[in-house]
Amino acid sequence: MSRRYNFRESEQKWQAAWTERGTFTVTADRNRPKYYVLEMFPYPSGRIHMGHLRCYTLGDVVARFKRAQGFNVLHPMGWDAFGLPAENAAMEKGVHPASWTYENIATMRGQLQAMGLSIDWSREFATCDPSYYRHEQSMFLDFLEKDLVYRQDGWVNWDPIDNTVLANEQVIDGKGWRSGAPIERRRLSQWFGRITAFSEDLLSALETLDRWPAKVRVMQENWIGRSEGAFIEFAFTEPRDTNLRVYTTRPDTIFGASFCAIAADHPLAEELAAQDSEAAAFIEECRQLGTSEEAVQTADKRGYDTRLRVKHPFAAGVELPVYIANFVLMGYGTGAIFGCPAHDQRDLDFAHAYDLPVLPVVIPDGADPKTFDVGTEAFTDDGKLANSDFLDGLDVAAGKRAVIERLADAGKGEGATNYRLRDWLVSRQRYWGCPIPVVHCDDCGIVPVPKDELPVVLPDDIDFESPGNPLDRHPTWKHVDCPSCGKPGVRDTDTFDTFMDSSWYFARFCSPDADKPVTEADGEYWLPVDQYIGGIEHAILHLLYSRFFMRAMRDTDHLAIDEPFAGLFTQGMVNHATYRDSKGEWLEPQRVVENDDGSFVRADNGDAVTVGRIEKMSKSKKNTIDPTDVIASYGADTARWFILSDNPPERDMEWTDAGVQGAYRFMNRVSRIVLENLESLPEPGTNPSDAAAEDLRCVVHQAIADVTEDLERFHYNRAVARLYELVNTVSAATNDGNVPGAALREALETIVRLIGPMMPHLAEELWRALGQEALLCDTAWPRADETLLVSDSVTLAIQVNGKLRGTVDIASGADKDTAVSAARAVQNVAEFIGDKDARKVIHVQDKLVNFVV
RNA sequence: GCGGGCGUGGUGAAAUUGGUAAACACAAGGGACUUAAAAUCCCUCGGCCGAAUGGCCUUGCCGGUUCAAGUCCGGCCGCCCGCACCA
Repeated sequence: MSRRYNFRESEQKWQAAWTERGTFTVTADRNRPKYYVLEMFPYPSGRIHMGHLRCYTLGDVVARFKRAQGFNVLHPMGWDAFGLPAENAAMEKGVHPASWTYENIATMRGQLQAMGLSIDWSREFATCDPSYYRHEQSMFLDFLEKDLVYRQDGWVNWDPIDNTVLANEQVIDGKGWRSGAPIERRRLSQWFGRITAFSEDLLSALETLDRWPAKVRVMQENWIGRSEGAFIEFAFTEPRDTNLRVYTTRPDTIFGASFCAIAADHPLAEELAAQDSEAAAFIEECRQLGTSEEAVQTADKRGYDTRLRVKHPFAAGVELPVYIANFVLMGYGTGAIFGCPAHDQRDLDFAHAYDLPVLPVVIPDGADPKTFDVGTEAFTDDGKLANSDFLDGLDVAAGKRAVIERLADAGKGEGATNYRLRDWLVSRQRYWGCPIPVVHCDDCGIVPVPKDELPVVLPDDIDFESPGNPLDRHPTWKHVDCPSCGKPGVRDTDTFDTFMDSSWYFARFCSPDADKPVTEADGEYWLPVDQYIGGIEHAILHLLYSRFFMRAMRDTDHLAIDEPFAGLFTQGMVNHATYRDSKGEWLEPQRVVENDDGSFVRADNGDAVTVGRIEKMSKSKKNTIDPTDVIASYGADTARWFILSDNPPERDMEWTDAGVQGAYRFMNRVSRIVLENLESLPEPGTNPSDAAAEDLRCVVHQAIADVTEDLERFHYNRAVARLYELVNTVSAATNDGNVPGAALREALETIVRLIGPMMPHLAEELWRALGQEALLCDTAWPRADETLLVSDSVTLAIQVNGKLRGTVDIASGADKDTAVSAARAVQNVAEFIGDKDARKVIHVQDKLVNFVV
């Protein structure tokens, strides 16, 4: 007589038990191996969503599994708490960003705790706590001293909706990554992180990150964008202060040069614009064009002839026109190029538009240098150099080397490695962020706030009535005396990009209460993070910034660690079907019902509903399911099990009600199979060895081996399948009866222990029901008995000419002769072979026999 | 354009180094139990042929290597993701 498993009661009970005992509270212990599991911490937007549920479930499986394996597991949680939504809420609802944020944190903390995560909550913090950001300010000052951050005037990305500058990484297809507004170019003085100081290191160290997805490594590699080439100095025909410095990856084509071009934002272009209204108009036109994909693809190559001329570095008497061109970018190389139309498609298009010479200097093998004509398609392959003076006859690679040598000798340039990566713009014109701890003084310039005066705390009394930065118009906050000379100065009223906050939080978790960012002892014990888990959307931004920050911390003597995340797992999104009514309005899934004929209608009025694509859950499409509702109706274990069972965790999954119900049925089934058999079990610890139970025991131990490997390799959907199989097998065995009690106990205990990381509450409940006194959480992971993993017999596949014709069970390890004669004896096989002689017999030990006739 | 990934039943998916394709689950259909429902249990479930042991076909398409190909190679087709006037 068994009661239905009461998940509500059980989940609360065990969560309370773990909290009460401090089960997941950890301290550094040099005598034990550590394992640091971290999921990307959430932004406290209001409520948790399915993406959170998936991410934290995955991380919790890792944490609990590693814990059972004997590791000292650090599994903390915190809040990425600064950011624009808090300010928007302040403007829309009149609540203070701080109270909005902390209220959301309280709500979301409760939701996460209902999931039964094995978190050490004693380490929790929010990045908007002054006790956190004071250390960020302190490290910023350290970086400033080492020239790892700097302030510079220049063209930056301006988001006109969010009223702030953005880093290059936050401009997607010419638009602000959050607001979607077309980005404008503005000339401003801003703070930058000198990430380019580590370009080569960040690139080459990617090779060491062998537990990162290849895709993420490739994305970072492309973003860093290393290229080999040369800088070349072109002297102007009329004397000027500076030469025209260009970057090229094809110095070998220098004799094919027919023009130079500079970007509209190039300092020379700006200088010209001051005297030449036509130039100014063209520059303005270029800026209007924008940088969206569409604009770039459809735009013609256009230029403005500055009437300036430069001298060819090698060909005496050859002069090249200098254009301002719309296809040259200030953000790459030097913002200036030389154009060689024959061997670059853009240069060729430009040459055709402006009637410039096209001189081929790389000739394909077999072509005649005198007659070779590129037509409308630039020739970019390797070939032999021609029409190129001292380069004639060389191939491209040798040509590059020769030109670079000559340039250097003549003082007209040098070989160079160039990176696409730009420095990280870290200041934002926003209130809800970490204040930048410097004072601007007319006499002393930029003066750091003395460390003993940190933190520079945000003022609470702010007004969001008008647009712009509330810190800037605060009546008193920014007015302070210069820490250096004592005269009136002004605080920097910008705050940090919130990616600064998230670039080192993983280190702070190691010593959350220390009076420095992180202590050496804690940092060096726990770091790097052994397994980091999060969405692929941070492949560049957060993951690259954190790698930079770790290096900057190393160079300012905070920690002797380079890479923050030794292992990275990127989980897929949670999708759901979308629905629209007859007017095209989106409908929540709860408002839609399916008819028997498979059509969908509105639940309230029966109107027809169109089923749309299965898409990422989003508020705008109304296809979200609240995890808390699922936990309330079916339990956290059900939600966790479903999210693990559906498909591989790196892939996108579809959330379905049917899937949830399947998981719920399984949870109850496991409960039943244990509780209904309790009476026939001997005491815990009884020796399960019993010849009569050998088959069952083999299955049980094979399951231990398989599930262990699957959990190790993030194959959670397979681990789930293995457990279904095990439960099916044990269930069939108990129905047949005659299972020795000790072996049955072993089987049931194994099921409970293996589901522990995935359905921790149920497992804890059943473990206790099985008469165990310790918590399952404190119980070691089961070990497979090797002797039970090798079975006595195997099923051999028998093929004739490579086609399966039968199978035969024989003793494992049987030799070829035995296997072949057993195979021949199978009737169907014998018929296919007939009276022919096998030309060849392939035997694969314990796998198959193939007769080739 | 460049780079990366993927393509297997009605669906999500399994398939160590090439070695019995479709494990496991969902959905569907049938049955048992029940006054009924829920819950639970049992059976069927890639296609075609066959009463059946079984046979033929089947992993996007075409070709190749091999005793043997979902897996390796070449060429197509389709989808997804990232970057993109990068000199």
